[in-house]
Parts: sequence; C-alpha cells; structure tokens
Amino acid sequence: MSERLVDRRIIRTKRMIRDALTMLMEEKGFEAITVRDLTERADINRGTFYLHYEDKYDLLEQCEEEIINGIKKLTLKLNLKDALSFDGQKEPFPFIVYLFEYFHENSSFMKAALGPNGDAAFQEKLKELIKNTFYQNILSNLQQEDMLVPIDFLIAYISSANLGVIQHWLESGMEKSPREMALILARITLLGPRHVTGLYSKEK
Amino acid sequence: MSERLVDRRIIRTKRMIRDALTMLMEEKGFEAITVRDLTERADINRGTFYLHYEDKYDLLEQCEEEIINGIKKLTLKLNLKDALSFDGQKEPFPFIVYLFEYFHENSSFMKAALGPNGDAAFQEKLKELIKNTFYQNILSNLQQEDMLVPIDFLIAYISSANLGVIQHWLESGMEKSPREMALILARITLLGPRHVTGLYSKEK
DNA sequence: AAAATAAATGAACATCATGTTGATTATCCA
DNA sequence: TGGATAATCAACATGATGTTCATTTATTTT
Repeated sequence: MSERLVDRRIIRTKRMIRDALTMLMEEKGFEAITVRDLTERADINRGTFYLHYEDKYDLLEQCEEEIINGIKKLTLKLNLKDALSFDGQKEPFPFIVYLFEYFHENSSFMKAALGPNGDAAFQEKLKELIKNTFYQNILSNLQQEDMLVPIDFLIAYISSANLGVIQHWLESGMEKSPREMALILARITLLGPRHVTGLYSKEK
Repeated sequence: MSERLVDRRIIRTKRMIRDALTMLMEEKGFEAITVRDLTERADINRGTFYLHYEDKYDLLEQCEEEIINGIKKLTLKLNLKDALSFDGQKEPFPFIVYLFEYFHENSSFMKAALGPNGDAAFQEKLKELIKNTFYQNILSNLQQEDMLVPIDFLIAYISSANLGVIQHWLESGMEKSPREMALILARITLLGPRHVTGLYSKEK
C-alpha cells in the first residue's frame, strides 16, 4: 500500500499533535485551544504544525474523519440478515457490540469530542451515520402508510437517542460492557421507552 | 420590579448585540464570530460591547440562560396530574405544546445554537432540563427492580431522543404545528420506535 | 557508509483580535 | 434644565496567527 511511503517523522509528529489535541480537549475544550497550546504540549515547533494542518479546525476535522471511517469499515460487516433475524433482547446484535468496542478503543477522543466542550458538528456527523445505517438496513422497506409518525421524525428520534446513550456511556466511565450496552439499546428501541419501565404490564 | 431601573440605551444596545449574534451564528457559526463582527453588525462601538459582556462566551451564556429560564417558567405549569392522566396519543400534552410554541418564538437563536455550528454545551443544558422534567414527573416513582434497563440509560435515551426531534423540527423549517409535534413525540415514546413503524401488528 | 532527500527547528515578521484606558459626546431621567 | 451615565473615539499593549527562510537533524535511497 501507500502507507510505506510516509516518513516516520510525519507519523510521529502527527500522532503527538493528535494526542495533544485529545488531552487539551479534555482539559479545556476545543474552543479554548490554541495552536501554541498544541505544539507546546506535543513538544514540537509551532511551525511544524502548519506543515501538516491548515489550522486547528483542519486538525479536528481530520481526527473526526478518521473515527468516521473506522465506523464505516465496521458497517461493512453489517448486513440485512443480521439485523432482521435477531430479536436482539437476549443476544445482542454483533454489529452493535463491535461498535461499542470501537468506541472504547477511541474513548479519549470520542468522550472529549462528544462532551459539552466538544464539537456539535461531530455529533451531527455521527447522527447522520446512524441514520443511514438504520435507514438502509431496517426502515427502508417499510410502508409509509403503516407509519404512525412521519419517518423523518422517527429517524431523528432513534439516531439522537442512540447517540445520547453512547454519550452517557462515555461520560459515566464506560462501566457497562459493549455487550451489555448493545442489549440495553436493543431493549429500549424494540420494546419502547415506556415498556422497559415495567409499567406496561399493569396497564395492558 | 427592577426592570424599570434599566436605562433604555442599555436595553437597545443589548438587543442589537443579541440580534447580531443570532444572525452571525446562522451565517458562520459561533466559533468563527469575533467581537468586532458582532459590533459591526450591531452598528455599535467595539468598546461598548465590553460595557455589557466580558467576551463572546459570556454573551452566548447569557442568551442561553434566558432561553433556559423561559422554559423553566413553562415547567411550572406542568404538574403530575397532567402527565399521568393523558394517554397522549389523541390529545397532546398541553405542556409539550407550550414548549414547541416557545421554541417557535425563539426559533432563530435556537436553530443556530442547536445546529452543527452551534454550542454543544447548550444541547447539554437542554438535555439536563428534559431529564429533570421527565424524572421528577414520571420516572421518579418507578421501581428499579421492574426496569428492564438501568434508569440512567433510559433517561439518557429519552432526553436525547426528544432533543433530537426538536432539532430536526427546527432544521426542517418547522412545518409541523406544535400540536402535531407533541403528538408525534408522545406516540413514539409511549408506543416505542418499533411499534410506530407499523411492524408490530405483523409480529405479535 | 555516503549522498540525497525531506522533515523539523528557530527566528523573524506583518496582521489581526483582544481587552483596557481616558477623554469626549450624546442620551436619558428626574 | 441639569446631573448622571451610556456610547463613542482613539490609542495602546498583548498575544495568537500564519508565513518565510536559513539551518539543523532525521530518514530514505543508492
């Protein structure tokens, strides 16, 4: 591949800058970070930063894109068969488990980027990804006339809900395993928020 | 009250600055805005800005706080009776309708602040508000042992989902009425995402 | 191992936004 | 109307930005 063609120093420098970005985002949020902060933390010359990135926004963008691409690679493993054959309440969707494992590997950056001092645009990108995945694999072959609500609002509901659960998982220290998280998500989505409270049986 | 004590000029200046903030957030996002941008757009002296705000973050904070307080005033109208007596599928919760009407009145700022170039911290504040409202009025008297998922994840799910629907409504031009939106939200939350697709009847 | 290539450094520079100050003008309110 | 105060204007120091160029250092290639 073309990876071999990249100079070791470039890889090293970029890695140090990206690590510095993650650390500083955790400490003070993205807005407050200066290029000087980044290069001091990474212990490189300030000019070197500009050899690799236009500015801090370019850096953030590239880091986000890397995460997004990692997720997209995972979605290739997902196929329609998986999604429809599982009931998802006793055995979690394998794909969702992989997803949470991937988030765990990249948790430092993701936690910072999805936190209150993070980047709203990154949230939006992830929601978009969730939307497409859900839509292409589950919702696309539904009849619009069967729907009790407009499909675009349903999609907005589901994708935001899932992202919100991921955010809460990251913020609360990732104590549940990826497997447990997949089960939790499946239960709420399949049974509905009210049903999982246990209220359902009393009223029906 | 103490409102009378405020000089007209202050009210005028603050209003112009806040309007400028909303416009510029729509145009280029909060991060890209400078104090100079704000004062040029508002057609006031740059120094005047600093008579009222510490910096642009202080300005944003104050605008957000105003919205939050407006919502909190609405929640005072909400009581337990309302929340539990309605089934919410034919008649919407009055409180939720008021809420969407309030969002409509402040849609310019809200759309900008909740959009991809907006402020992730504001999203978090709103989610926190939704969490508390839901929890205090509905979820607090549930038995933890009845729950099929941990309650904190359920709350994260619901609050993010609701915020996501609000965001989608704002971004898609607010074509549905507040009443319709309240019904849509109630249906998904009460019946569950899968049930509202119409798939439910075929499988149960 | 030596030569060629390319990345990183360090210093300097112009530019721009920031936040503050003091003097002056315009507006408000009683 | 007169006193109070908000807004303006000009000026200033500070610090971040993005760029340049000569130099040093690390790497790849031959």
